[in-house]
Amino acid sequence: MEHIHLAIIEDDTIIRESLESFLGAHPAIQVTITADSVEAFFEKVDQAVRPPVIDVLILDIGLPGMSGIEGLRHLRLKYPNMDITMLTTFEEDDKIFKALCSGACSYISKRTPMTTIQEAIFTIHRGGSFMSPSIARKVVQHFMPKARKEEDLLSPRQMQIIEGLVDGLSYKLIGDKLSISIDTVRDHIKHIYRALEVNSKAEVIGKSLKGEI
Amino acid sequence: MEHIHLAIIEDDTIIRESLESFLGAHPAIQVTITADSVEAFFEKVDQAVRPPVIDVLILDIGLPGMSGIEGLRHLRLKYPNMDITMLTTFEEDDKIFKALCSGACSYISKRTPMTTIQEAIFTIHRGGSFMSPSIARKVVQHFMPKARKEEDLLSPRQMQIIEGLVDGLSYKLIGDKLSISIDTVRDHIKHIYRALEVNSKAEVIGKSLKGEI
DNA sequence: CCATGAACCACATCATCATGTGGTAAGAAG
DNA sequence: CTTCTTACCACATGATGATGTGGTTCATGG
Repeated sequence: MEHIHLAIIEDDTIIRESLESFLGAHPAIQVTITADSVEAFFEKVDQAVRPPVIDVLILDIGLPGMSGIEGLRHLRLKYPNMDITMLTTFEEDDKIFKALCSGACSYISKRTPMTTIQEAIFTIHRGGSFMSPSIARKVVQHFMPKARKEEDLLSPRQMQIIEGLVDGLSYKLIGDKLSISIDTVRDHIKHIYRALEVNSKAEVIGKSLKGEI
Repeated sequence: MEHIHLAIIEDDTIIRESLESFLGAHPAIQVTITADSVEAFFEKVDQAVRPPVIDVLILDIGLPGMSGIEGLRHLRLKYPNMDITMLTTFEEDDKIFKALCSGACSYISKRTPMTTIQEAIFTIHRGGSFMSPSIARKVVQHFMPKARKEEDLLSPRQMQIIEGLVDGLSYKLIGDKLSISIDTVRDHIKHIYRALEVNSKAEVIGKSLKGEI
């Protein structure tokens, strides 16, 4: 069986060493590098005779110096194929989403038992993704309809007009596309604004792209 | 310990009965209703003397008649507080996202072992969310940067201007907010348009909301 | 049969936007 | 010291957008 090459960046010495000893004890896992900050990680990597192989990286989110989220971008530049999982105490929405948007593939709470973290490493290496349940819940909530009162508020024709707006078309182009006069387009947009209680193209585009229509 | 009231909608009799007998065998789980289609589910519910309590619903995605995704909306109208988990053989991107957008809180592959499904029920009831690893991976990939060529193309100041545009502010309001002249706002926007190769507010808002900036 | 609402069109007016030209000041990089 | 870049500001012009008023046609449902 192939070894999984694991790296750990975590500033808390106790946690870092626990992870290293527990996970490294598994015959299929080899901890190739550990560091207490992103800066220290790059230093070690750059000083190495040949850069260490890394399949999976465990990255703390609250690090001294460069934060985990900030570090994500730099790490991904150097190791584009590495699977990165965040390890965190806090479950703040914005941090979760910033991390995911910056390329983290998993997000594990620090309250997770070691054996589960170990399973997560294997899951990730298999091309999956492990999310702590409470975090997964926050993620799926971002897909859910927020306050979908504007459900069937708009006619099909109005939806077509909105499509045009979202595509960045001018009133004139929308008119051409739907073979109607520019004044009719204006008319529809007036009604759309009333229905959605907005008063600018920007707001309509925003609502549409956020799935609120 | 409180019972978890479970409902199952699944057309495959073998799978439905396996789920019912295995999950129902757990002392903390009570299967209150099962059906082989969304229509049949509503029929049973409506004919009942008093509507059954349901905490968690396992919903197949490929059903005869009304599909699971279609059924989601109706089910959520009748039971807004019920946690719904999809159960599926297929892992097609669009179905996953449609289900999540329609209000599913979890997504379980049919290849998942019964014991794991059982754990998932408890996780979900605790307010968490269970995603099969391969499905979770697809979900996080939707957050990831696609083809982020416009990476650091824009200065911090330009990003602030874009924030204003996305919020639907006029040039004047953006100027007020950042304490600069409206002409300076215009100037920034000119440069932003060149950098992003667009020529309208709408396109900038679109790119920004799609995470392409 | 009439009210209602969707979709269609026109004309008008003021605000905002897109774009150009031209200029100042400060800091970074050569 | 010069060149670039970023950020700042002004003036000008034509295009586009926001909003109002007024009107027609057609289908739907009390």
